[in-house]
Amino acid sequence: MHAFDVLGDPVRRRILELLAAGEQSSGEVTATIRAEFGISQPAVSQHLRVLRESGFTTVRAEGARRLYAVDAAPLKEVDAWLERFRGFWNQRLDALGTELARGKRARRARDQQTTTQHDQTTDPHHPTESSDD
Amino acid sequence: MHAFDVLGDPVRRRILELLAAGEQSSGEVTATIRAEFGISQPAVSQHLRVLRESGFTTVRAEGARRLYAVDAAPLKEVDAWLERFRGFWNQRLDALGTELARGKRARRARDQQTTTQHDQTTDPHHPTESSDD
DNA sequence: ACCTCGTATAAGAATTGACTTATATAAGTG
DNA sequence: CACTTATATAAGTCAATTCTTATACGAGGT
Repeated sequence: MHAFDVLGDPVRRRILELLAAGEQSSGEVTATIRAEFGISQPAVSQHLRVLRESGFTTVRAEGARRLYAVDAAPLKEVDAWLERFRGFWNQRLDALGTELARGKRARRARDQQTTTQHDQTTDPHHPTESSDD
Repeated sequence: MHAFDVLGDPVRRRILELLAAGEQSSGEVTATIRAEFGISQPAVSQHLRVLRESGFTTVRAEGARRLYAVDAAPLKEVDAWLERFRGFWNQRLDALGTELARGKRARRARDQQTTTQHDQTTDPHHPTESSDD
């Protein structure tokens, strides 16, 4: 299972959030998740399994308890993928001046000739940057 | 659909990678994705719809063409979620945890060969997503 | 040994998601 | 207008995911 698939589930994201605060036993995690999501113990256990098998957590035994902790490796991978997009929001807010003043005029001119389109049920027409005056 | 669910699909991740290089028409994206994943035009169009409706892209019309571009907002959101885990790899681990966690990881890596380091997001091949259990 | 607690697994039902083919609609071209 | 190109939507199928209940199993206590 790919890292992003693992993070696609809200229960698993929440479990990771809980573990981010520090190591916790399966039982402790289960209690919180049950309260918050209303799902069964096996359901939580299955999510813990996914997290464990995909490398998001480490586990150690303490008697009958299983203590889970975050293993950052896959998260790091996710972060690395995001890396290439980081410029998109650092630029928007910061280096906006340069990029904007230069290339946007021409672009906006093209934008404006946008005519009425296909029947777009979900309004895909969302101006990228409308306020550059 | 939550941002992480959107990114859970390898085709959508690939589309975003393509758009990261700059605005592209639906047709251009479709050609590349069809070549790399072997799926139909409607399939790609449906992925574009998901990206559009969940805010990952903007679209503008140029004649009959639809030009897609990355909208970083949801990616930023994802990045913000990751924020709380950043300490796990930027800083030193807990004095207590380091040795232990390292040992566990090594053991687990031997026992089950997990291919967590692979970035299959850019893998230009068929969507055989789950090679892991 | 027996019982209970903590946790995991098994098996199956319900849901969701991603594809397919067929078709619709707007725009461009003769 | 008729035809083609670019893209989107509809409807249905199939597979993967996520639950559920029932059960297994190791660890500790009595």
